[in-house]
Amino acid sequence: MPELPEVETVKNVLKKDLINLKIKKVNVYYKDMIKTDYNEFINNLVGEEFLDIKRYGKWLVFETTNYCLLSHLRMEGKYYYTDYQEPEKHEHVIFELSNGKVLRYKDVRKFGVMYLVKKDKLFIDTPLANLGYEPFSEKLTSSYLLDKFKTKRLPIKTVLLDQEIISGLGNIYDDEVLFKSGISPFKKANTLSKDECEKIIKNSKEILKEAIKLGGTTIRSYTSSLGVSGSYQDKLLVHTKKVCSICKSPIEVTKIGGRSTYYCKKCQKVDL
DNA sequence: AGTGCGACCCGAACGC
DNA sequence: TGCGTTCGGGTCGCAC
Repeated sequence: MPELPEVETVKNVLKKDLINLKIKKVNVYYKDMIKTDYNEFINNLVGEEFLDIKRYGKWLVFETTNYCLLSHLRMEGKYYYTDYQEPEKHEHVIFELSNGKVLRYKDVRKFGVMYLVKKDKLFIDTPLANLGYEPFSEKLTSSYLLDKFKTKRLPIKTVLLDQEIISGLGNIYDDEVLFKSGISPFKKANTLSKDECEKIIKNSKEILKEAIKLGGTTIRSYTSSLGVSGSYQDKLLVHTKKVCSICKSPIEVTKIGGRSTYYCKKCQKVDL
């Protein structure tokens, strides 16, 4: 389930392989995942060269000569860079490259999406247009968060998943950040203190940094995915856990905003 | 504007 | 054993 650290890892791995390669042909086997004009997608990339790969929040952006290819892996999207071969089951896009190899996109649940836009339109009318600050951005301050939170009466757990506030946190790291910050996931976002916002920022940075170092988290790996098998799952303190690592009480599992949420009743109280 | 929820998918896990 | 049902994960679109 790629969150920021997983996407960062994919980016770094692909970057080693793809830079300076040209696209010879684009094959799409599941049209619905292309969210911009289909014909432009398969035609306009031909002859383009991969110049750079970037990450914005959980979005992967391939920069080519004239275009930006935006790719969101959602939960199970994976890229494989291999010798030429026919598409396997669940592979929806295959880029044939100038060196005879292929870049293959596989996504069992078909949740991933791709956009193709002109380079200078990357932030105009695209999913990147309203992305919030990255946890690592120096612009992410407690006053920024307090300002964003003041109109939100939803649980902080839900609000931290809002990519327009902080970009990059998903369900797993959300739980980890709140646990480490000693904040109840149920606490209404507009009741958080400046101090609590500081903790969220500090712990987001720490947790994501460590997760990137370890190549991300692999929880339900149906298949091992090239370049995306991390080991941060061994560092998780609350998500998927049965017992609190601090006080040893049982970890609660519940649903908040439709998302499975792990927390410690004793260490994460609503009012401290 | 903020909130709530179904839709999108399909294999694994679960229940009987 | 074999069947049917539920679940999950991020984001969008829609209704209130």
